[in-house]
Amino acid sequence: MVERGRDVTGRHHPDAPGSADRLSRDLIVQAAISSIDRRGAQGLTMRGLGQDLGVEAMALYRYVTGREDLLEAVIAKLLGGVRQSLDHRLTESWQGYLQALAHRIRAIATDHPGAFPLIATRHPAAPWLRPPLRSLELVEDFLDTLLRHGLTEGQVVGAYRGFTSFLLGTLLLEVAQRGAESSPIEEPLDEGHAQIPNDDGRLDLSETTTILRFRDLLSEDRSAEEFEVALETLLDRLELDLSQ
Amino acid sequence: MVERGRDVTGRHHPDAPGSADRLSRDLIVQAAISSIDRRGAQGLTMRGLGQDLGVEAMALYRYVTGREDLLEAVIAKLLGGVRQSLDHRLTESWQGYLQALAHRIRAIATDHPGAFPLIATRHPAAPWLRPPLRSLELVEDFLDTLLRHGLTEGQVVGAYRGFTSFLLGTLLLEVAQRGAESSPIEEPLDEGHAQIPNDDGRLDLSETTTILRFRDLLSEDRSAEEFEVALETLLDRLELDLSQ
DNA sequence: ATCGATCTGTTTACGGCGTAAACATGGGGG
DNA sequence: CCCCCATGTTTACGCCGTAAACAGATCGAT
Repeated sequence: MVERGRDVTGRHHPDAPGSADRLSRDLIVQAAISSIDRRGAQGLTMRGLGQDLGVEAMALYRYVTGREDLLEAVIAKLLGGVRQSLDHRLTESWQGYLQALAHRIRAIATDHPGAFPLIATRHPAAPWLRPPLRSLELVEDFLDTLLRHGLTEGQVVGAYRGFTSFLLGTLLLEVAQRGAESSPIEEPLDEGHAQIPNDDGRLDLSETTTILRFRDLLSEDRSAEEFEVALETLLDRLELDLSQ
Repeated sequence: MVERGRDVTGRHHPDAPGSADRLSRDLIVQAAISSIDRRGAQGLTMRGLGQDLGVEAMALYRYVTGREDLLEAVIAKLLGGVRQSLDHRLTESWQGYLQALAHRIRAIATDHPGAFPLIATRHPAAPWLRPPLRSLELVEDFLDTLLRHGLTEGQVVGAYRGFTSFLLGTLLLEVAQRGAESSPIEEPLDEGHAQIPNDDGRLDLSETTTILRFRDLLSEDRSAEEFEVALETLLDRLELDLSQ
């Protein structure tokens, strides 16, 4: 088996102090994110990840209890910086807070389209952890902030439910659409090595004249503007609920 | 290996005319849905499915080109009856049409919580097929119906985007929540056979006082009512867009 | 009735996966 | 100096999807 160090210059000197020559949980998680960005979540493999890091797969198990744990760590890392980046910003109003939070989550989704379905659809650890806000501290901050701005408990949970539902729907569709237009063929990195799905490799549009008419219109990607509009609508609705 | 026929009475006589003794694509898809309902989509295995049907795994490949094709067929079957069940009903208004469609899709989600994430998150075949409306004829019908009721093209695509986003967000969260409350432990049927994810098998709520306060409130499952309210809100918004 | 073709399901096999367990090894504190 | 522990490797097991060769039943044409 060919040597595959993590970089070409990577000697084996015990010195080279800050060098990333040693494995660590954080390094592994980082590499996992990078792998997911390149090959999707399904394409993340313990063996492959080990290879990326110049190490046998089993070495990873010193830092991670298994693939599940790794995926959970990926989610945690992606969501980790969010709260920090929100502190003391436009959070003078709860509207500003929700705006900033929504944009940060959307940034995660667009930066890591392969990872977002993970955040969105993995089994939540508890009923009160609603994707894509799969982080205790994030949810805690969310509830705290809205309470601090004078919303009642009922209004807070209403906002929480509406906000998560909005994020989940729009962002999942956005990353799906981006994926679809970038790779119109069935993604080649399926599990196993199957071939074209069925008798019709290409969709048959001969009977769907209306879809044909709307084809270009539907294929347009106005995700950014739509996100803003939908977010504004949501905030308006919440304000309305609040005032009555 | 013990014989596992598809039913206790299933002999091997060449007669017994109408008996489901023979494999068929539809029978396989049906069994796949049942398996997904019981063990989730990840738990669906060609070998296991064969066993359910009293047959070797490879027998399935006469009717299905592979696992991917089977999953796509599952989606198609679940979405298949929808359009039929909508014809000539409350579709005198486009609002009634959207209401009926939304409820039918929600019924699919609640009847097959393990299958819905499939419908929701599998790579769409085209940018104009937005989950969970992953069916050509359904989308065609959607566009046609709204056009027939006098909406402009722009209004139709706006409604399409808003409607799909709404369904995706609310229903995905609903099935996730149901799954979470029914099995608070990490689902036991992971791939492989890993053990408890990390150092904390149970979430540590010691620092999240607000979440603790909201715990019961957030765990309440008001999905049905919330769905109705959100759907009504969406329709109101669409009507507003229409009138101006 | 016979015979081939065709249709259906089985057997066998391959490569890849996650991961348990035993093993190697090298650097640091007694 | 030596042992021990942390780190990474080897080996192995049981799963998975599926390609390919095979076997047997069924059935139409003769």
